[in-house]
Amino acid sequence: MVLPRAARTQRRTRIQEEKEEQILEAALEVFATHGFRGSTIDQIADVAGMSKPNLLYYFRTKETMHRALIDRVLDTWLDPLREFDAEGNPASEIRSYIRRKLEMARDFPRESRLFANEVLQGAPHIEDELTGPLKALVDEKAEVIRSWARAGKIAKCDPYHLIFAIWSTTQHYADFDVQVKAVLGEAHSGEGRFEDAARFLEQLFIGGLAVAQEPSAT
Amino acid sequence: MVLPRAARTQRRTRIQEEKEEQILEAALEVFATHGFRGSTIDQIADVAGMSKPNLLYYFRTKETMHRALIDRVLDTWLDPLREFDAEGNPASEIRSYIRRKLEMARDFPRESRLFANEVLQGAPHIEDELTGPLKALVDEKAEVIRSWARAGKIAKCDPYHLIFAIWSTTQHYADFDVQVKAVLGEAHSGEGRFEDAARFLEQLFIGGLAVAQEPSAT
DNA sequence: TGATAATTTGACCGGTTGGTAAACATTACA
DNA sequence: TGTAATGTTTACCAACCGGTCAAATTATCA
Repeated sequence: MVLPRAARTQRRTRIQEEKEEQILEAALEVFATHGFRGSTIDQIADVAGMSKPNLLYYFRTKETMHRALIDRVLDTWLDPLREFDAEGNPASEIRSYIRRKLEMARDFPRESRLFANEVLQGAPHIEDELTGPLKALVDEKAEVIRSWARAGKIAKCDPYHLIFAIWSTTQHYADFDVQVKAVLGEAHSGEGRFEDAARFLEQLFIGGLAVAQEPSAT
Repeated sequence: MVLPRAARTQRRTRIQEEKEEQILEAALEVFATHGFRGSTIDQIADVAGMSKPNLLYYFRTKETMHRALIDRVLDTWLDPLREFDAEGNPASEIRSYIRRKLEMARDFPRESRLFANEVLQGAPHIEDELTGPLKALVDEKAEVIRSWARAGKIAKCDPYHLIFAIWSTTQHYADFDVQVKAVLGEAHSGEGRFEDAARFLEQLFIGGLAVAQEPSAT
């Protein structure tokens, strides 16, 4: 009997496990560099090292494949923000959030570009994720930041724009990698790049959020 | 005689002027939202309000059209950085650079997305512009920033990463507009959004670059 | 081992894509 | 006004795209 391909009615096969993994890996590679519309199934199949009909046996449509990829990657992608701890020391929480985001930009640039492509092109496939889980998480953390500001632990500032600033500056190194490389040239573009970026961003955010020196003595 | 279409051997006609304008406007709209590969000539022709063969009479290929668009837009896009003045007051130069970039993100989001799409997908069509004119301009301005730091007018910092940070934070509001809107919700997403962003970024960069308080008195 | 289910493949299909050819329409200008 | 150059359209093409189908192959396990 020809069951609906890769049907979840039965337990998943070892082969299913492996092939779906291969496909999603290839899909990440391709979708991240060409966006959804710019990517072709043939291309993904090629990278995955299998024939197009074979790939379509596991994911019936391009959309299905894209969705599966998004679902798998989104959680990981939000982890750094989730770790943001209300109980911690504000300065060091912000510092390590920047670190984590920068590490993700360095170690998982494809994931970053996957989302960047999506959002840039109007987020036609992930709108629900943005207004749902993402917004909820950001709202929660924004409240934490606001409370720190109220307690005088960091400067008063708009928490949402702070989060946007951390996102944009860190993800820049993944999304705009070729530009960064082109501008820095061979000189600064080696290993030290991320270290330099980390140092600068730390200086920027910690300095920018330091509570203004009050005239009163310490 | 059927000259090579829109040949530049003769002076350009009024009609050529108008139609090419129409086409580039439409091309900007389409390329900015779907990237090069994701855009179709039919779509652009449709937005431009003309038939596909008619469009192809003015630009023989999709590549030609894209290149013409890039050439036209790049100069404008770099203007804010060009205005960056070595003779001015550092803090207010940085402040107004941020302003200008933010205004461009607000007023010309399509131009921003056009480049974002290109760079994100590996800059296959604009590599020369990045390593050429862009790098040259950035190198020049980086030197200015470095000299300010040496003179003790702003904190010592990596000028390249500073420029990247200004680019990314400001362009974020154009490129990731849907995400910003999704997260901010209806509440903060009206007119005031850019004002809030400007205020925050000013605070961040001016604070972050303030020369550290030396133990010596003022 | 054999039967049954799971997987893979090649051939194919209708629609879209970038682009062309040639006829037709319009403009500019002597 | 006539005619040559410019501009526009219809019909078309080959390649590509997302996806199907049925046949062939391979894995599973009683």
